[in-house]
Amino acid sequence: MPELPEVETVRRQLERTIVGRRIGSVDVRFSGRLNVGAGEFVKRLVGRRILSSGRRAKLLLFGLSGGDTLVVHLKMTGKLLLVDSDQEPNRHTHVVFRLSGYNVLFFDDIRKFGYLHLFRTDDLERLVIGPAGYGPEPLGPGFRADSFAADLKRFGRSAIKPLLLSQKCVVGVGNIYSDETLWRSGIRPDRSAGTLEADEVRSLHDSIRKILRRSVRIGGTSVDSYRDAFGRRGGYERKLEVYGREGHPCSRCGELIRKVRLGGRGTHYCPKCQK
DNA sequence: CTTGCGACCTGTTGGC
DNA sequence: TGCCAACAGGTCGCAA
Repeated sequence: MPELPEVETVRRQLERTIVGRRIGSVDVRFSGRLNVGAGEFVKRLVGRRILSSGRRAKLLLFGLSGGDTLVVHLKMTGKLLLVDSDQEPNRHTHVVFRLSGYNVLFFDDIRKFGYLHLFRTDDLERLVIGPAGYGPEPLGPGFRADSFAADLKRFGRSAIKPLLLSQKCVVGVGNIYSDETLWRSGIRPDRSAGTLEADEVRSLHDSIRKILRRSVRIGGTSVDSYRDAFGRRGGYERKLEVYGREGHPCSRCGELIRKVRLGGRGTHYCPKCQK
């Protein structure tokens, strides 16, 4: 569920609330999404201090004293929730972290796609980031219109929307923001990436940066179950132009927004002003 | 190497 | 009202 703006919102909230804290205890209630046994997981975390919070693509990276990094992927329904120490876990709370200073961090995940992985910080690049084959960060200096154009050409036989979702040409864009960025740039989601004109590539590059930056600023999008680290909804759901708006008039041309299935994903677009 | 599709889970919704 | 298929914000592994 969470795409870059939602993951980045959670990261920023935890940056100012849990970084610097010590992990007092860890309660694993469901161990099926850990990469080590529950016993080892607890042993490597208890007593450690949280030194940093980072993000690469949709991965959250918490650097710990002792040389480990906790890698978190929220996938569709995962949540990291900072709650009061008297809050009861629910049936979807898989891990409870008690921190110094009376706060508790819950890892909840209804669908159990999300995971908590522990790696030696020295191994992150070699074992986690590198093998993923990630493209550049959309809000970083490595995302440039000319290299984006070259990357789109390289995978040019794929339709543009599934290619955006693949994280190969740029990371952090998921099902909501792919539909929103393609609408803003007037590009049909099923266009072969290789057929995009130079000005369309520049426009898409610009839309990705502007929409993601704006969404981060207002706390991401809550279409359904997404909540930030304080359990609050995002503000971008009010800005959506096509996602979840099938049957409503396009704000640019008045044509009714259509929903189709593309690459197995629900896809929303304006049949008139997206070419 | 690229592309496409089913699998992984649980919960909700809409149609009959 | 009840049942059941389809769908949900993401990858991942495997086949062609």
